[in-house]
Amino acid sequence: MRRITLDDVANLAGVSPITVSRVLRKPDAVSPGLRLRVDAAVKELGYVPNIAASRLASSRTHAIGVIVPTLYNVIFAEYLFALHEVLVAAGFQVIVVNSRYSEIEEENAIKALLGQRVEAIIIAGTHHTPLSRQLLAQARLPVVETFELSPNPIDLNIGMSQEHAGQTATQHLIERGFRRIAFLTGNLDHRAQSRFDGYRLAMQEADLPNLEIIAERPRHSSVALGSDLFAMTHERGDVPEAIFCTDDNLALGAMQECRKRGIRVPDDISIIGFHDLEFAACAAPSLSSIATRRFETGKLAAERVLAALNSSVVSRAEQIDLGFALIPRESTAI
Amino acid sequence: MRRITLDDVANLAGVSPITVSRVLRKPDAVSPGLRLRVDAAVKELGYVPNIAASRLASSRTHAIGVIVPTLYNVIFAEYLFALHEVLVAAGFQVIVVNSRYSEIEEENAIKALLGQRVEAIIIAGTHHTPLSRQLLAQARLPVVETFELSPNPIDLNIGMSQEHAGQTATQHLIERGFRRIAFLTGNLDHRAQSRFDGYRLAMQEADLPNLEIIAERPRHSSVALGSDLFAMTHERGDVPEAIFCTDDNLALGAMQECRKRGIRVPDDISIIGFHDLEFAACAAPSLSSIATRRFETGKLAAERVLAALNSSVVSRAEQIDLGFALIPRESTAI
DNA sequence: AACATAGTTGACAGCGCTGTCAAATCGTAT
DNA sequence: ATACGATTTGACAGCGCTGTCAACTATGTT
Repeated sequence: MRRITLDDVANLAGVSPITVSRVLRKPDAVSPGLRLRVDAAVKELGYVPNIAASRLASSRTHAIGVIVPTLYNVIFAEYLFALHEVLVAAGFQVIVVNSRYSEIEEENAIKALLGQRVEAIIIAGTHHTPLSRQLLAQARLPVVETFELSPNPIDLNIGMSQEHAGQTATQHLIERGFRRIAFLTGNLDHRAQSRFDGYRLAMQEADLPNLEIIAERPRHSSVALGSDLFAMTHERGDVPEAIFCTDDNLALGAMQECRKRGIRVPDDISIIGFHDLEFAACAAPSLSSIATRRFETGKLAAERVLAALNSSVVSRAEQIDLGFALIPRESTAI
Repeated sequence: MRRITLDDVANLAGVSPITVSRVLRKPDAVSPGLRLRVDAAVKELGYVPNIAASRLASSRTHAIGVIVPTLYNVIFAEYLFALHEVLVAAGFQVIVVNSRYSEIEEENAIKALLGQRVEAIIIAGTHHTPLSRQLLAQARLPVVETFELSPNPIDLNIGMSQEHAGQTATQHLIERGFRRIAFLTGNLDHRAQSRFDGYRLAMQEADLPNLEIIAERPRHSSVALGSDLFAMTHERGDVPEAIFCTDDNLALGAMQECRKRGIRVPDDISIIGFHDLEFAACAAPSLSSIATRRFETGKLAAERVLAALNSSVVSRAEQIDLGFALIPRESTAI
């Protein structure tokens, strides 16, 4: 049982294959009479065009590659949501690949996407293997690096200074008068590392000692992990005066563990998170955080890609800082 | 500037194109000498094979289509994560399309995936347009419907009874002795509707009146929406004795709004959620919920698809009930 | 030395569609 | 009735790869 092809439809409708192709792609170029006959034949046979053949023949794929480090994180879900909304509406297919926080897997992902002849690549992060950079640069297609600011962008770069954000969160705690301030994280991917750098910079400037609460083996951020890490710290007996969590989930977990252990937030300990996830505002106490712009990042990246694909002008190496915002709430109130 | 093709590599390496193809796909079938020459040429030219051409020529796409109603929900993020883990490891590409809770968009998504000649389709939900069903049934490829149990599965069906789960949650509240029990949701997609049906069934059996807290216009579940809906209810002055929220996010929002308004959980009001998201266990008070198996659903669906693709035997219409579990916690303790 | 066998390599055609340009058709003005 | 341009339709080749099978080479056997 063969698959139905354009020729089958053409035979049934009594027209040439190219006419069928046109009815499907630019119906206005075909007379109403033929169009109706072709449409009927398409429906009767249940014909679905073979996209691989179309891509091969036309050399346009209408596909955009997106690389994220993980799918297991709301941050990237929001970002992907925004990307999809814009790109799918514009008639593009979004091909999502995850690199699982590995630069080697990222390199493979890039190769796979180039093999698909995607028309643009949107990639979270700015740290890549040399070969990855080379492939992206040579590919002669729009590339957008997101979430961070790169010292040397490949093409377009839309993000924010993770380091500055980390520094700002820490300074907020320092200004509140705390001295024993801990940095809490489950892993140190590049963005967490940059926030950590910001933390250390702020602490150094204030002449304060670093306090680190870092999971022994890398684990992805979660409420449960926040609970665990705080519990461990408490049991070791060295509870700090304030904690900067690299993620709101961790912060929520830490707060809940505090309540369990009779430690009051913010009276006994202050906690600030990161990303301003939607529960932060309505947690009790409400959670201070650094608001980041995941949705806007995705939306803007998608829009810029569309603009680049629609204009023949090759615009290079622009950098857009979407910034962040400190949102002080009850969890760090004095 | 032309793209590099197989022929270019073949010329540089001084072999035939087919040999290059073999080096890339089954290196063992080529002598080491040639293999090295070809590898060198590939590297020198930065050759990346054109997947569209490969798919067209071989009629294997190594692509699996996945349809979810939304990307903006952890539930589906977890499910997609599991699908990816299994399928990518097996050498397949996962093509994700979202239907935005619309059966028409789902139909288009199916057409798009069939056009890509995916080798299987994994689709969340069991309600489809007649044409969707027809396309899926005629496509002669493995189809998995997930998350719900279908009265007439197209092919494989992996899910749980949403209605029974809704009934169980409601009965849990009834057994606690409550009479004024509300059902709270932001929208009524098919799964929420089924839970609602289960709620009404339980209430009817206990001869209790329905109480509905449903957003005026459909909104996706979120902590903020839970707060809003509860606040509205409280301001109208008809706060129930217990609430079954169709989602843990809504439940968390409702709980937090209670705290703000000085209503104690579970003393003044009991709340149960759905899905047992990871914060449920460590919320304060901890949140009762119905645990669902998103990860297992994705994993099993992927494994079954792989099994079906590897065996020539056409196994039809199996149904797997992954069940659910009532997790009573503090938020509904007496 | 002649032959069979396994292991390598290559020639060829074709997967299903679309870009290009030529041919046919139509309506309109002369 | 004729000529003209505009519109509609079709023929052809080719996109880049792989399945198939034939041809060749190296190895071992009698």
